[in-house]
Amino acid sequence: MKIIAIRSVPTDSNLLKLLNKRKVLHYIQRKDGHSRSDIAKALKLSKPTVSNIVDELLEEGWIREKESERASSAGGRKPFQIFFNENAAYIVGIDIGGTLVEIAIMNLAGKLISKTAFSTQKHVGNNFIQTIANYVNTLTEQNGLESSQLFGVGVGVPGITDVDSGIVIDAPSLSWKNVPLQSQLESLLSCPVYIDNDVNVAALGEYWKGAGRKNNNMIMITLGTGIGCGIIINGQLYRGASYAAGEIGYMVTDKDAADKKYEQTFSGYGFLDSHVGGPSIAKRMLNHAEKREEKWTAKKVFQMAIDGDQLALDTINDSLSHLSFALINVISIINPERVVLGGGISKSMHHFLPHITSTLEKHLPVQTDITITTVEDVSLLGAGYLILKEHESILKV
Amino acid sequence: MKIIAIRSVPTDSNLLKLLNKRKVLHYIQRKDGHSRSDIAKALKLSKPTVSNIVDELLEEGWIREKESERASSAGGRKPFQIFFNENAAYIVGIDIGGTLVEIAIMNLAGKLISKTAFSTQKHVGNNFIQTIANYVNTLTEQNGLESSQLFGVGVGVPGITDVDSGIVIDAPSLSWKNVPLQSQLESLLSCPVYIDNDVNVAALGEYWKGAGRKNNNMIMITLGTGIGCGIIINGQLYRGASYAAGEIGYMVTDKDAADKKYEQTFSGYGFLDSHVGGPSIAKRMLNHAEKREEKWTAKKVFQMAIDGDQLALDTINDSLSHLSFALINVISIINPERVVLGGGISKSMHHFLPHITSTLEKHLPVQTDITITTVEDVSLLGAGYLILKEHESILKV
DNA sequence: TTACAGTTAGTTAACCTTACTTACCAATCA
DNA sequence: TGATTGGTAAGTAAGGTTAACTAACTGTAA
Repeated sequence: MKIIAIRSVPTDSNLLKLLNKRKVLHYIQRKDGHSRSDIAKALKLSKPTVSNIVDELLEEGWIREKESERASSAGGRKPFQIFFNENAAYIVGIDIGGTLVEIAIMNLAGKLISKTAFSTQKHVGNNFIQTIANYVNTLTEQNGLESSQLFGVGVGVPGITDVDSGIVIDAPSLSWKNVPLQSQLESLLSCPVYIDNDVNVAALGEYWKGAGRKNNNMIMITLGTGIGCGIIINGQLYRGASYAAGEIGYMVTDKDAADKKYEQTFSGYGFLDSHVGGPSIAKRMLNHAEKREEKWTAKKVFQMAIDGDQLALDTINDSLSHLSFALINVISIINPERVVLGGGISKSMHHFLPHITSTLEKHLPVQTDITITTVEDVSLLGAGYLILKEHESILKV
Repeated sequence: MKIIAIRSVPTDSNLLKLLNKRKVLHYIQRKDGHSRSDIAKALKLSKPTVSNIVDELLEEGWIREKESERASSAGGRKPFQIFFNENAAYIVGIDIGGTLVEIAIMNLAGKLISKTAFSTQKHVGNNFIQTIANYVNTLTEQNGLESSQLFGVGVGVPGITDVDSGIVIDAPSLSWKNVPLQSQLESLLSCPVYIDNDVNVAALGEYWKGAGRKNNNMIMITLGTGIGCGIIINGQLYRGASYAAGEIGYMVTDKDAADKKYEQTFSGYGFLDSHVGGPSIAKRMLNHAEKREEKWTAKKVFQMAIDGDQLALDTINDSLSHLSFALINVISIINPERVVLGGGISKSMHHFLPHITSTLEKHLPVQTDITITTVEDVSLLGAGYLILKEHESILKV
């Protein structure tokens, strides 16, 4: 009779190993092509320990090794160079937007492999989550990947999400209330799923691949229908006590206006939303009698302002003035190294950025870099990065 | 000949031990009077491991044990109850204020043992740091303590401090620029010294002993000459990229006023400072011709407003309106569980608090507790807590 | 060309620390 | 006396360390 050993509960004794293993793997990700010896020296681990861990990582496929061409000029054995295997697994990033659901597959280094999309409004309320899962599966197959090669799926959702339970608390544009998106997708896709607010996901993307790459304290402000703000503090997303951190749409930059005129009851829409949001810009143009007939968009107003139309310019300036003071307020509280502006309106903003920064300089003594996002697919990348940030694995960052 | 064993470099193998030891000690701090067995069960450690750690902690004096009176009603051996030794060491908290330097000795549980103070202006610029050290030494002796019993010294400084290097970058009220306070005090007192901004220290005090006790995401706003804000995120002080987080004196709550009238160049004084700071309240009363002759203080204006003076009431209301919108802005960004108001003016504020919270409710959908500090010596306690938070020791929280 | 010293990379062997499991003793209740 | 609970002792496993070793290469001098 064969006695099968019951593996003892993996308690803390494994912790040290995992920590060291993670440390080694992260070092390899950062410094490609170094030897076991280099790693031991840099991480202050003994050579046998590193060798042992490296062997395991090789076995598991996370890394590759290659004999070096040349030894050191001082003599000695040729080292084996060790490289991170960026294609050891693949990540799916999903960005649920108001108009499009975008889905992408990327490798572990965040290199986009393939992308697809479908119309949100056409499918919402009609097996929506199942549709997402189908698109993910199709995309996986089309790229010749097994579902076992998927490391995880990250989703950005336009609404308030309880990240810990994986439930979308409220997403008006999808008519979702308390939808257990994470668990539903997990059972359909049989791989780990993590979800977060779209703004947070965009901030992560910018932190991973964008201007905020090296800024452990950075902020991403998204300008669109409303205004939102993703906060990265000490290299981690900060979500607040009730997942409402960065809801700067509720900010007030004009006491008198807020005291007297503003009597809005909430529907996820605050004072600042109604002063710098895209629709508010369009609406204010409409209110001027002489332009009443036209169908305005924020983009059009921006373009007219750049072209010299005084009314458009006044409108934009007023709106950007509110934005500038909002930035002052955010920066004075958070003191980030960098603020990245993103979202639909941001592309129209380059022309006005100097004006904004000069207002900041007038009111703030601290130096902060303000830039406009340049990253393509920042939300998709950020959604993917969610997996590396949140999923408990050797790759966790 | 006695051979003294050179202890091998404490590498990672000790890490796990330290972690477990810390875990056990924290458990004992939280749950006084439990047995070794209880601890093992609660922390999911084996009984021998806990016994081993407890023995070491007893040896080192951090804990005490006492044989229990009675065993469990189900029978069994009487347990040894284990208690945290709150007097295993003592902490010194120092609050350098504009008028007074306060110094206190407290035990490890934050119970104040003794307190002293001296005039800031009388000693500043004249062996100031040496004077502080002298007062600390005198206080220690007067309480029959050896300097070896001092676990550490925490200092709250009214200015911008580089917490990591221990240098006070700029403290206008002390005329300090780039003063290496930490290293100087350390060499005078020969025990670990940690320094931080006065507002951060107050926030820590409130987090340790005040209303924010159980709020891992809380904010303390201090109202005085200026307005400041200490931020605790995930149970840790957040200081920002350049130690300027929470400098909400620079916030702008009135776009038009800031655009048109406000042309202040900085001297550590921003828009909000000049609208809710104590001196600004006094100054605005002065500007009204009919009251020009009086010598105003913010406290006096508050009292007159409560007593029904219309002019005072208008002044206070305007100022508190700015404060309310500042609170809205802070909360919308940080989404804390609780905001604690402190500082000189806060005591006069109870009467107006309902008005503030009603403004918040009007503009914010999230629920946040707003309270006024009730803790005596909150800054001294916070300064002491700095040691437990920052100093690398078994007690580190 | 060959021998060999010097250097570096990586492995093997012996040992230390720490925590776990199992087994046991101690003390108490009913 | 049996059941139950608190605590200790002995043995084992896991993971890390040092020291010594093998492997492989560079450069120089006979």
